[in-house]
Amino acid sequence: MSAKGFHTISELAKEFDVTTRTIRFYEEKGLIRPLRDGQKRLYTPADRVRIKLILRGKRIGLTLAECVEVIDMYDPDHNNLEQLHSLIGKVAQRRALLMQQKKDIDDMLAGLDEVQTLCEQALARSNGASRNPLN
Amino acid sequence: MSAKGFHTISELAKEFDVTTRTIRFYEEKGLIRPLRDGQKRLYTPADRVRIKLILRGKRIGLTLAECVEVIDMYDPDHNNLEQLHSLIGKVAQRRALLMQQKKDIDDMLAGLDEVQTLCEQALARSNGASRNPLN
DNA sequence: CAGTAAGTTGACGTTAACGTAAACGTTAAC
DNA sequence: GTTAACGTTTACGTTAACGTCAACTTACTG
Repeated sequence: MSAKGFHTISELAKEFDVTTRTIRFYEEKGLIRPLRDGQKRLYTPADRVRIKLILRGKRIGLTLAECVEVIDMYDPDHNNLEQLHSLIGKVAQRRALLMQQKKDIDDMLAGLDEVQTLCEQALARSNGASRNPLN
Repeated sequence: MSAKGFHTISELAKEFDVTTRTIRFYEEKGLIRPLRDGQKRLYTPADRVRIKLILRGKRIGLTLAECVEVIDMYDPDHNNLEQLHSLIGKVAQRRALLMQQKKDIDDMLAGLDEVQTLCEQALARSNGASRNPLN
């Protein structure tokens, strides 16, 4: 980490295993707003966290727009009471989506268990056939 | 369901809330192979299940290619022992990915909990302020 | 038999999320 | 002083997953 707690773009790219192009692209889309030292971008720890959250969202299939939605929920910007109920509603919706995704994942994991069992049985049979002295 | 256990394309489109274009697209890409009655497509229950699996995969952010990968694991086509170990390996990899996704989801759910709590506290304060006789 | 509802095959359009390449500045090392 | 290593902007290319016509056939229905 460069002095004074800032990160360079390539540091973050390496840490998160993305290209610098990707990080600049997120900025183009307004997902992050790094400081500047002349031309060069300086990333604060907060920027770093935002990138982390973006990538986490992407891993479960969120679009960048959806990532922003979620990240914005953390943001103390929606603090006008008018939109506070709205935010609670969005949280509830997002929670429902996530629960559905968890169920989908659990279903797939169960499927994988079956597949693995079948594989192992098939292997056991073929091993047994070749090693079994009765053959 | 049309007689003899077949489904029409629009039945399935309605059931899964996708367009018929989507279903034909999946066929174009080789994800399903419905029978034909002349021109018209007839979908077996097995086709239906495949579509269901595709959409489940998509909900957790899999690409169509990845959906196929997963579905193919169920398929008793990889039964040659040569590829059986390979399949077991793939199952393990996919399992790892799914576990990571579950963790990501749990993290986000925890985040949502925080956000919701903050919202509710903010609401409670503002409600309290307007109802509190001490004001 | 005209209308309409559901099906078909092209074929081109669109959006998201970057990749890739060109052309250039700046700093540190040898 | 020049050669890397790292950074910058601008801009066009690409892939996936459909959307959106258009132009047509088939099947019932009043």
